[in-house]
Amino acid sequence: MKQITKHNIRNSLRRIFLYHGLLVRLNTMGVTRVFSYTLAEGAGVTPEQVRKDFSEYRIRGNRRGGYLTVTLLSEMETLFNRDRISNVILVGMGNLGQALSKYGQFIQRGINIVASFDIDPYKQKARADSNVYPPGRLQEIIERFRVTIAIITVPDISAQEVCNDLVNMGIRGIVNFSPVLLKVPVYVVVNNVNLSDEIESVVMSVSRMKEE
Amino acid sequence: MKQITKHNIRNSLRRIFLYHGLLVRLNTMGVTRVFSYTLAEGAGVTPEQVRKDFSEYRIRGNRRGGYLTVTLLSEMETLFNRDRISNVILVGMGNLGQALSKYGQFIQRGINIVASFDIDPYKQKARADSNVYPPGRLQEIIERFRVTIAIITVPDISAQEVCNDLVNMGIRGIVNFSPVLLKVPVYVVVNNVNLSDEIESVVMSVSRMKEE
DNA sequence: TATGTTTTGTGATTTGTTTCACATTAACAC
DNA sequence: GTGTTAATGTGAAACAAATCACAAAACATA
Repeated sequence: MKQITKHNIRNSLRRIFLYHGLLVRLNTMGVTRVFSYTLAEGAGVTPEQVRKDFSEYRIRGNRRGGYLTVTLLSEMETLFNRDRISNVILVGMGNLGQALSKYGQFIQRGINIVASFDIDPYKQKARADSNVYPPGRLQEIIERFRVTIAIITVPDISAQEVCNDLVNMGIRGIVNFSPVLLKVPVYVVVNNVNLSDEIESVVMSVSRMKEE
Repeated sequence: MKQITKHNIRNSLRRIFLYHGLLVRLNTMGVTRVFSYTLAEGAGVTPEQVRKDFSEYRIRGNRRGGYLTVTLLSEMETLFNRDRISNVILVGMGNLGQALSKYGQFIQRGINIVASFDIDPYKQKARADSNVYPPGRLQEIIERFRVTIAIITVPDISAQEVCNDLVNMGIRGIVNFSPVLLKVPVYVVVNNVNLSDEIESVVMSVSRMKEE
């Protein structure tokens, strides 16, 4: 098989999401100004790390005065392209797919699932109100909504095939919940999320701890 | 607030889960022997990385002969404590909780959700067959099944509180799907999984790529 | 306007992780 | 047996990430 490099997601960016989450909460609590150590404390990192992360993305504060909550939020949100919300599609309406399509957190975070797809005609009919389409309409909807991001929640056997199709139809970012590591061209970003692994790694760490 | 250090999960261990997944598939395909580059190719890493990871966990192969699939699988599975399956509990039966409780991949991987909990009495009744209990019965069930691992899928506001309770009741490993970073004592392992972040980071990487 | 204090911003250093390079070993051919 | 080849296993080197340490800036106060 031809080696296709996966485009990975920067570490510091991951943490900036974390800071953003904290910041949203602080903001609703009426906090107007934060310091690197405020965020560090909440995120479980050092204040230097917070500042380095900001520095890397050209986010700057006020020496002595810290950061204004609203400014910081809007700078992050610009960074996240959150001024306009992100339209994504979801492929595979099994248990996980259905749960994600109803997951309230997403829209609060500017992630809008414009349509879901499944080969099962029953799932298409059963939820006619909830935008579940057959895969045949993928191309049309991707173009209509100018979607570039897809969430894959299909079974492992079909995941790579679905992925290839999506890439051919113009998808440039994929969040993959199926338990296979997808191969994509370099110009496509993939984030492989394996839920079993997430749980197993905790199981393992705990049993190792007991041994020691 | 007192700083409580989070016990993190080793990087190499994460990759070993990946290799394991590949290996299971190769094994069912009838492959009896693998090499470091076989796994490396499938996991998107270098062969040296694979060998280093194995080396770290005292998994050794046969020079020139590579690794026997079944031996490697059983070595990994011993490592994962997979000889006996892991009993876990799930707290919070919202959309995501329900999906996870029905997620077929888990049992295949030796993860057994012995009971689910929710404060909503409707959810307890509605699925009387499916082991949904009120939180009042947590202590009892944790002790009865000797559970040490919990999956948290409650709303963000109650997450830290639920977490504290669980730790007091003897839980030593937590997989947290609520969008807060849980603080736990050093002897507890936490894996914070934020689904919005997983998607957002892809959204962001894609929009950065377009700019360049 | 000068002085002290607080907090940022970032080069320098340390720590951690991945890759390189090659000695070591096992399998096989002859 | 003996030589050749194909793999592992691992110190050393290169690279990446996190922390340290301190200069620069902003503010308060006199």
